[in-house]
Amino acid sequence: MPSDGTTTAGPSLRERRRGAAVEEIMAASERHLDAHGPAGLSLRAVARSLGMTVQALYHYFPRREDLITALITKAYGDLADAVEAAAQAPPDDPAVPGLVAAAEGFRRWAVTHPERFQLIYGTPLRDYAAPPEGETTRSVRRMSATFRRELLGAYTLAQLAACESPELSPGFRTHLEALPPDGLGTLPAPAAALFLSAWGHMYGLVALEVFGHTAFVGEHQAELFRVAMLNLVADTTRRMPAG
Amino acid sequence: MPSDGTTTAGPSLRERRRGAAVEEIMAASERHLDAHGPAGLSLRAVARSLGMTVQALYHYFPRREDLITALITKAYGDLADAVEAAAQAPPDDPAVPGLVAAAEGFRRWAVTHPERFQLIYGTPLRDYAAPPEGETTRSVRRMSATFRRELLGAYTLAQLAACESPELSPGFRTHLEALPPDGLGTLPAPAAALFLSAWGHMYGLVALEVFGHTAFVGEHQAELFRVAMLNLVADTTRRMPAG
DNA sequence: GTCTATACACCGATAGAC
DNA sequence: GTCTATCGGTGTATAGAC
Repeated sequence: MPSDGTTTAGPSLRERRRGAAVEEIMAASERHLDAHGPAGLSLRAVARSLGMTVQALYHYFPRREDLITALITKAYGDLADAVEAAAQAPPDDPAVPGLVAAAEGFRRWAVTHPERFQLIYGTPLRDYAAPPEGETTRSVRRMSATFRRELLGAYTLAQLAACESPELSPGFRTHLEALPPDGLGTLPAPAAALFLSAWGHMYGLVALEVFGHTAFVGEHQAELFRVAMLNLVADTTRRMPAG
Repeated sequence: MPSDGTTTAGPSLRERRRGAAVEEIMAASERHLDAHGPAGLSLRAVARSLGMTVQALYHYFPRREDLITALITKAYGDLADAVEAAAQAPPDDPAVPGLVAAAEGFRRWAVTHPERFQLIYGTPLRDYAAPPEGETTRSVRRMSATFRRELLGAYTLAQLAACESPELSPGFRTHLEALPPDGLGTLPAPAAALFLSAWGHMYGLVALEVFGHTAFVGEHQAELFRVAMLNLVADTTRRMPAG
């Protein structure tokens, strides 16, 4: 223990300098990511844009994978923030359901940061394995919880359990209900399946747009997305029994 | 015109040898693609696995992009074939709608050939621009036509035009109805929007699975997909007025 | 602890000899 | 048509200066 209180009061000077350097590297990396895509993320180029050599950068991120991990973690966090903010913001049109607002927050972040979206929701990086149970997982659950609240929060567990849906196999039911309780575990199985289907629906439309597969829709992508999400909410509502 | 009839009767010996070499290179490239992913597709490694040097390979595919184009074109064709075959095959369960069969053909091809699926439906390759109006476009339209037939083929144009859906803006309506007639152009605007939404729904579930974002579903991915597609068909049916 | 310097193996691509 | 040689790029590793 040092005699002065710096270590208990906060990070030391060296730690602060290091943190500042890490932030600077992250910012430059995101700039490089936005410009050249996930595959083109080059340590050398990032270092060059910061006026340092590769090895200086290697001191903060020993492997390329570590820098990617940091970028992925930040992207997941930013995306969850965007979705939460969109869900909580007062809607410009009160007729727009909360889920549509949250989904549009998701889409807006994706089309605004297409490269970062591709980094986390595009082709998985080949040699990269996400650290288990990290901050990333927490961000995913945070976003998932927002969507779940907006889509299913108005229904009772009894309603959710009785929602109209094809019969699930016993194995599938028990598997779904054995999922971690901070995730989908507390949902009745049919509602969990409905939720996963809705998640795939929303993700699919955004991914198609960001990946350029619906370019022929032109400037009406936002309207197509809103219509689809409105229908999704309506279809989900219709599948719930009266409370 | 040469005096012998070889050019009219078929490809010359040299052309056939060249074609055989191209096919051999393609096969080796697909093996390499399956093993190392789209990003890891290396001309040198392909050449090495064929016992030749890179430059010999460069003679058949002057740029890496040309080889990728060939692989993408083949993947789109194979996928369209798989979807068509699944839609035409006699269903094992007659209660399964044709759209579900076609969608399951799509999913089966994707999970069987995840790397090829990523090649065409994952993060777009950075420096790659698809040749406009090529065989790829034709394969996409072939697959799209199959899905459209299975999802909407049973309804009249009047039904499709009157399907239950939020009002579309006039600009969006005219844009949708001005699309090429061999694609979505002949569909009434609300039905086209519904179809695009359904396409995004199906694609999203498959992409999430192939990209590893629904790994927690475990061995029940196929069941989740089928339930979602059955619900999709039911919801679509419900949006159509009685004929 | 932080930086510079150098090296290795791989990649796509090009030029030119046979 | 296939080869050798070469260029500039990459991620990664080690040695050593301050």
